[in-house]
Amino acid sequence: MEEHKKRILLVEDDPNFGTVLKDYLMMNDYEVTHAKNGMEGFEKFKKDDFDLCILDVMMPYKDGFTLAKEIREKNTDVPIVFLTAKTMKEDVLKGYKVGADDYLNKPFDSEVLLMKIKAIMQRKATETISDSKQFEFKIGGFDLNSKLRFLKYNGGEPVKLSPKENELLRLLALHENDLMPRELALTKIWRDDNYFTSRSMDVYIAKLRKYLKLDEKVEILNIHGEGFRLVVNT
Amino acid sequence: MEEHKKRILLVEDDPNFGTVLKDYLMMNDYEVTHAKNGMEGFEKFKKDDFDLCILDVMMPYKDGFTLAKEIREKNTDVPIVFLTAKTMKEDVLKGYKVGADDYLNKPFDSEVLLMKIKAIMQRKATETISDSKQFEFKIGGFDLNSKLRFLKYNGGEPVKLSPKENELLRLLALHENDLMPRELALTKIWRDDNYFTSRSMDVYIAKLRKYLKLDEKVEILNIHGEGFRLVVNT
DNA sequence: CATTTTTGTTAATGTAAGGTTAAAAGGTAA
DNA sequence: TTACCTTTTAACCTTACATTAACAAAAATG
Repeated sequence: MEEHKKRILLVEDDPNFGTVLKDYLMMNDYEVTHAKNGMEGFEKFKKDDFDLCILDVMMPYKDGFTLAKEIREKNTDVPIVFLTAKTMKEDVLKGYKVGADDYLNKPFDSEVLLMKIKAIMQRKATETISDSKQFEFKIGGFDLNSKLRFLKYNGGEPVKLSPKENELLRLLALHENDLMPRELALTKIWRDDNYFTSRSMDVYIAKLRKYLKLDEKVEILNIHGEGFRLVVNT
Repeated sequence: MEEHKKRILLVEDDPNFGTVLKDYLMMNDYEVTHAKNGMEGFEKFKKDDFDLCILDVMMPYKDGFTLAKEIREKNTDVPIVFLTAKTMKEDVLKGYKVGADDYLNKPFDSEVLLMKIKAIMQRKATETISDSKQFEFKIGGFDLNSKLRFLKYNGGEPVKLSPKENELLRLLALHENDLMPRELALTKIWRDDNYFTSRSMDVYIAKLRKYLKLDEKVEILNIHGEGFRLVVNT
């Protein structure tokens, strides 16, 4: 049934604890890559695709949060779980801000960890499978390559898109002809839903509309109070 | 900005703690329904749509897990967060088995709770509900798409509907040829039943009638003192 | 049949959301 | 540092929406 074993990136500087945890996870049928610090963790992250990252918060050179931020820049979807020595409110809050999926206090029960991992994987499984892999879109006369961040009209010169322009257009394309809820874009792209991020998004919608003017069949419609709709008229 | 405040069902038997928590959540712009025990909790759950359930584990008559199971039978999607007095491994495992989304140990920091709630809501926001065709209605010669909020007559140009127009027409369509009690619409759509909301509803009925004039087989009839009836004559 | 209650309809009003442009603020690399 | 690119914030304007008021008509009441 499963394509491959789930891959976990474990970044933990304590060699004893790290090894024990790695072995335990491997016994439970996960493929584990163990990095001993934040730098190494990021290197390994870039080299491979992981289904989950488990990051120790307290590490020399580069702490878990900084690493998480770097990871988030590369990948907005991969679940991140933090390990922390004790419940520190600041840590927890900071973690959620960076986009943590869960939190574990050391020492923790290994069975609990497994349950949490399972729960998180399940959650992710339901979040539209194709979602992360898709990066080439046809939008009327346009070709969007969201990996290289460019938009081409009828094979002409590609226009370079900024990261935000790109992600927003990609989300719209993913929901072509359908509603792309405002909230969805804000939480997916901006990781926050407030007045200012919302206005910022409107600014980007305006930019995208300008790009898309080349093809009058393509338009971004607003559904008041709900979100936007990228439609391609035939 | 938001169509409506996020609704939380809080089931907590300790009156002091429950009230404080409710007030705190309400201060943070959530709409909170407080049930004092599992039975009441389930009743209220059935009556309304909630965006999140916060359940105390230890309760007389019906504990949080049992309640969670019942809720899951009705609704597989709504996020559930458990409150428990202390970290008990069995509880945590049991909770995740029942499909908990998160776990909180009492006493907990209220800011942490807020962050968790936010995180959970965000997660849910991304799980595009899209699938079901529950949004499309045929009303005589009309097609109502209540997700994209438009009404089309015989495949012509779609007319945009406002949120209230849309919800009202959808409710009528749901009860096609049958009585749609006034009170029902008011509590479902306006979440309040008084003179003014009632008049407001009449205004919307008038608007809908104007749209529906295109097909003389379709009409909205009033049943004096009772409600309205959307009929499609053959 | 006079009176009250409910409903039909249109218009006016106030507020919130969205469109657009420009300036400010952040960030990064030369 | 400058220069450049991206993102956010601000400002101003337009449109969309919901509510309320006002008055007319219909239905119920007694």
